[in-house]
Amino acid sequence: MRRSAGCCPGAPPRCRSMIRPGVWRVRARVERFIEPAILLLLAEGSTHGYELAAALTDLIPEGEVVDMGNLYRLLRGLEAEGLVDSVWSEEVPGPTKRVYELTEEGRHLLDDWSRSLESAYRTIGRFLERYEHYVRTKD
Amino acid sequence: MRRSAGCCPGAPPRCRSMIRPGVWRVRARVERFIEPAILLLLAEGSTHGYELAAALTDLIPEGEVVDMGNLYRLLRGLEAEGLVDSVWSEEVPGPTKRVYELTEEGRHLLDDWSRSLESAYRTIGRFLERYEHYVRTKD
DNA sequence: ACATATACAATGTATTTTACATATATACTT
DNA sequence: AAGTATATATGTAAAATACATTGTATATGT
Repeated sequence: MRRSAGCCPGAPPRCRSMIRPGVWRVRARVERFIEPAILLLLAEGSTHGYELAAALTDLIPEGEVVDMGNLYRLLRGLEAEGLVDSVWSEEVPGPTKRVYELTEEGRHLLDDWSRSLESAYRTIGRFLERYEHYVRTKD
Repeated sequence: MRRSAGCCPGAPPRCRSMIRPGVWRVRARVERFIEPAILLLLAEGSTHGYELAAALTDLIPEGEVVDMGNLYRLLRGLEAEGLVDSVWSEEVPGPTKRVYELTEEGRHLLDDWSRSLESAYRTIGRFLERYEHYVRTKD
């Protein structure tokens, strides 16, 4: 029997936690943001999952870390959709890497993600402006 | 037995769908964005769920609609957390309304959401700048 | 030679969020 | 009397995420 508001009533959602009374740690995050981030990095140059994770730290929010498990799963998913291609590379030393490359399809998706992110950017901007206006004009 | 990439391999995620080959409808959305939107509107003035839904159209992305079911559920959740208070109002004609009011706790959460949204705003901005740089400098 | 650390890839699963469907009751209009 | 708008609410499947765990190859220190 599941509760509408979570496992226990009054439990905070996963995007925030109370660090002390009246002060919250909130994480406003764009759903699936790592996908356009991957597409952009692969557009800049082919690479493999592990290296991608390192490069992603420049694009994801400060302090966040890349979940390797989900990253690999996502990459295989993108490949199943034909948005990226991969080959095993044994040329370089170390464990064999699966090197990913963006397809034409993937390149188009990157463009569409960017347009959508522009829209989200404006939506957040609208909120922030209205919030600041509220703060200025209250009392 | 569940597939890693979803119910059927190669199926697109819920945030995008292909409208024709090479062209996607992508929805970049902030997780739980409706929560800070509700808090801001209630900070501007107490109101009830149905009216809130109308006011929310100014804050949520263009073309999106408010899911009433989830809105009411979310409001009850916020109340269980002590972020909003509610009273039944039968003063006006029509079905009785549950009028919500922001608490001090809720006001603090609004401030923390805003700070987090500023951070998300910058994260998206970084992505867009880097994307535009890539577009300018490719080939 | 051996232990340990790191690079690299992948799977398993519970929880949370969201989309969508459905239920209920009142008031107003025609 | 029927239809529409107002108003609140629950049920549920699918998707996204966090977190845990597994497996293997290579490099490094002793």
